[in-house]
Amino acid sequence: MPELPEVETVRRQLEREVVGRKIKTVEVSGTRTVRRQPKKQFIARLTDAKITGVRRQGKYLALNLDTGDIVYVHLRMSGQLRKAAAKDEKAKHTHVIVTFTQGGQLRFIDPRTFGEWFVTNPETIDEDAPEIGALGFDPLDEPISWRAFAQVLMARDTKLKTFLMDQTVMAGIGNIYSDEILHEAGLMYDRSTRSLTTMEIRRLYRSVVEILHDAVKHGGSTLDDEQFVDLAGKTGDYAQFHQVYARDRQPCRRCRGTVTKARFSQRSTYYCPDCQM
DNA sequence: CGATCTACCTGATGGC
DNA sequence: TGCCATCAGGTAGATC
Repeated sequence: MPELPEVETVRRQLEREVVGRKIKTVEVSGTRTVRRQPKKQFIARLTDAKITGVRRQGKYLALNLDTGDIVYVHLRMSGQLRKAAAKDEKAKHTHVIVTFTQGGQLRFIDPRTFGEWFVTNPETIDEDAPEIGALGFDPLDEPISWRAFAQVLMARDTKLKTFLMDQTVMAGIGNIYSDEILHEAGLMYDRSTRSLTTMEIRRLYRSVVEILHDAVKHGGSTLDDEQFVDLAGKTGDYAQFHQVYARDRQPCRRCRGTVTKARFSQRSTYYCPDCQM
């Protein structure tokens, strides 16, 4: 479900809610959420540790512990983090419950069970989770110059949407925001990276930064299925500003065209055939 | 190196 | 009503 703006929205709230708190107990249900290490080990490394910071790397959340360990959380398609009280009823598909010594809980709800939690540390992370080290730059936290972006782009020979969604190039963009960014930039999803002019590259990068920034400002995108909610269960506002995503057969908000839905790499892709070239 | 497909899951939706 | 197919924000791994 969530892409960079949704994960960043949750990160900012976690910073306020869980930093400085000490973990009293951890409950993990099922075998899917904690799957790259024994559940017992995972629980032991979290128990009694204090959370000292919350970072985001692309779509991953990283909770720093005072033990030197780092807890990584990836929401994948349907994961939700929610703040709760011990007495609150347990929602269906609740797979992790972290209870703090001062009271209060952090819960992980994930119907499709693609989401994942694991604990590692800086010494073993490359072995435990090589995909973290392989992540590309973060367009929100570590924006690069458009010239550096042009270098990165020209080093690849692929289609624009594939390029934007490649987490090893730039981390955090998924299916929704790649479509919105390409529309903002006026570029077709299947254009080759090699075909772009200097002007188009600048425009693409400006759109990446602008769209992600705006989406964060509005608390991310909650679609009609209401799957994305923040720590407090609140929806994000950004979907109302979507120009193309899930707007097929509706008029383009920029030109006289009609938003069209296509299939690209087995994913839905939305674009305006009149203002994207 | 890049493209394409499969698999991992549950749930919502639409057609018949 | 029910049954079946299709689709959903992501990513890793196999194969060509």
